[in-house]
Amino acid sequence: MPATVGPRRRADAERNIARVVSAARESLSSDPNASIDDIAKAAGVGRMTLYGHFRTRAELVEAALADALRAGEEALSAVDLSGDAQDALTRLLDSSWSLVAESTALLTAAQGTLPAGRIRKLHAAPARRVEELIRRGQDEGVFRTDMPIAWLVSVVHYVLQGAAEENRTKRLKTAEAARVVTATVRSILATPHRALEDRGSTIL
Amino acid sequence: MPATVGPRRRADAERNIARVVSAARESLSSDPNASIDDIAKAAGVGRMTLYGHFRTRAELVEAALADALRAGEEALSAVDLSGDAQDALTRLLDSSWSLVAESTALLTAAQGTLPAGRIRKLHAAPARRVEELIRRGQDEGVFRTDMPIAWLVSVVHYVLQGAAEENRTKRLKTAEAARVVTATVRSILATPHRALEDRGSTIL
DNA sequence: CATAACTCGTACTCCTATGTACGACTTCTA
DNA sequence: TAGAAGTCGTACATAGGAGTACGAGTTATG
Repeated sequence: MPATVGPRRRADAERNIARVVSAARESLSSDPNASIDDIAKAAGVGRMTLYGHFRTRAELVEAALADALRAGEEALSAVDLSGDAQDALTRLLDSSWSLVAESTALLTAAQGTLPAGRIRKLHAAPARRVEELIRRGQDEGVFRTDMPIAWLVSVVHYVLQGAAEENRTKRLKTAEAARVVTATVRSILATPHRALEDRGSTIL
Repeated sequence: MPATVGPRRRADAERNIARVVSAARESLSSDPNASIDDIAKAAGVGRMTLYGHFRTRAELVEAALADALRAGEEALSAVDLSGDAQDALTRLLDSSWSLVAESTALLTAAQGTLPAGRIRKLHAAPARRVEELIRRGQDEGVFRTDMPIAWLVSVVHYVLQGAAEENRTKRLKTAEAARVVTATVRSILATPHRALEDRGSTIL
């Protein structure tokens, strides 16, 4: 079934909606507090037109977030996740990096206007992708199993967000950020070596 | 020299300021958008009194943040950082955890009202403590040196914040959060094993 | 080309929060 | 206990954004 079932819309309306959504994505991604007016202007559309399609700010923010997520899904679904789990993860991270970096502000906006649960729901699909990969790595013995998998998934997110933030504030160059993210995440997920966790045993 | 040099204040004024600051800390820590009015009420003080001491919202938020940081410094300075760096870090994290968890919302408030640089400046002291510990661990060969130290410091922060968030949203029990934070940070900081980073070489 | 769908400007109302002005009252403190 | 310092209520000025109402004009579409 189609995403929005609604009554058949006229072609120009459809086009304007698309414009608004993408303007919302852009505007909110650079300023999470962008007003509806700002967004309408950025879309080259009257504020009233916008209200014709999105009754409230929340509705608009949600559409923008959903759109960003959809675009992300599209990009990520192209990533080859076969082979060594560590390497697959690295590839996934390399592709995720810029997407996440671009959308941090948008996420902030969503957190400010959408009910908490709603955001999680929208994030479910991308999160599942990471979760499955981690699970596979665990089965293969490459990834650790001593922490809740939900945490492992989340922490990847937080590291990504953090790197994006450091990058935004010029404390980390873009290239450096990408490198650092993968190295950090690798370390987090890797099965810990005995020697590191309890020194004393000389097993390895 | 004393923190605030200003003209000598009357005892009751001093007391009210303290009340307001601590009310601000509490209110902003549970709702980063708490209004000045809310805070005044929480402090059991008239809004006008509050304005007598803090001319703008930003001034108040800054005072609240500074106070939280000061309290944190106090608690953290009691932590024994001698001995094995990994263990010292664990102790530091155990003590930091609740402090950070309590203040995430406050931090959010600050990010919304204070100029970005101001926050970093206030954070300088606690950040330095972590940085020094990491540096020592590096000297001892226990901590990795393949990433910028500024990133290592930041990522510890992000992990802490993340765990706090997971805890707030009931996805991680408090006890679990503390455990998970230390395990995660240990893995991030530990000198990576060759075998993990590039498989193939059989050096170790 | 008729008409339903859509656009969008102007002009409101509402709301919430910040910050100011005034001034009467209370409480320290010397 | 006088007067300086501080409290704090009421009222107001301001500002910005959200959402509504109206209605004239424009455009897609069958």
